[in-house]
Amino acid sequence: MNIGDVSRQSGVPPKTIRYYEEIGLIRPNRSENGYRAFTENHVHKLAFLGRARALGFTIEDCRTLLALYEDENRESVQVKTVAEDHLRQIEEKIEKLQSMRTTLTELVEKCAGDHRPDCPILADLSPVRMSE
Amino acid sequence: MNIGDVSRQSGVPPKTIRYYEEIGLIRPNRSENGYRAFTENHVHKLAFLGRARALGFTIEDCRTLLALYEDENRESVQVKTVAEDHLRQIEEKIEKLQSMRTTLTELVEKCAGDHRPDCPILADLSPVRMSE
DNA sequence: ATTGACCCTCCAGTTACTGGAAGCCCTACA
DNA sequence: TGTAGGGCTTCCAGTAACTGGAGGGTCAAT
Repeated sequence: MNIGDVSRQSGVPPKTIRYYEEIGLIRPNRSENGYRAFTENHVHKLAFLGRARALGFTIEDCRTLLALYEDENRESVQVKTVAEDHLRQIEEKIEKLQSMRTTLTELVEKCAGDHRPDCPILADLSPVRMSE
Repeated sequence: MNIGDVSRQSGVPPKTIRYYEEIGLIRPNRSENGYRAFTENHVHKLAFLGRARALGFTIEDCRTLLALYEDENRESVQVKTVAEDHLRQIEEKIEKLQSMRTTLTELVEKCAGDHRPDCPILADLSPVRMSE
């Protein structure tokens, strides 16, 4: 199978597939013409990667997960640990963003948003009290 | 003022200050010995930048906000627009992350996390049904 | 023979810094 | 006066995960 087919079947862009090969996530063979030659298994792996990436796992997490996926002797606790760590990081990000949202929402509400220069948003960002 | 003092007063690391100069956010003079020479105004600007960055504004947003901050003839609607756009992006990120969290939480709960290889997390990531 | 859709490699750019090497400058202290 | 310590300088490289584009082969059909 050529890269275009694999891309369509897995949903992963050709450029990304080449990149994944470059960093050793997948290892397709080559045809005589130099084209990458993929198998069904590659399609599965790429779909796996696509899904893992969509859940926000880093490439390094993906590498680990893929190895566990292929390891008959894995222990599910290994997978769970990776997922839990990632979940914790996501929760941290959410909290950070929510706190930004709170502040920004307040500021946006306070700002008249008209032709006048006075602006509570700038006033808040500025360490120097503006119109006080 | 040298970069160390400015860093302490503004809370922005020296490396970052140099970077901000490189990309034209601030333009300190130079002393005879080649050291950067900062003023109080630079400290204000850097604190402004630090705060804006903490609220998640991109560097380009910061450039715009800083220009507005210094523009006596600004209209607050210009600032508000930047903030609203940014707020929208934050909300999009939050939603994406929350959806990831939902999925991940479910998967983590379903996974036994023991020494056995069966794992709902991998099963979910995999396009091939595993133990069915 | 040529067109168009593939495929290839390699290079550069993205975001916002951060770390490190090599090397001046300045002050204090023995 | 020599030196030790910080602090300052520049420049280079690396981070994460791709993405775009140039320049150029390959393949199938017309």
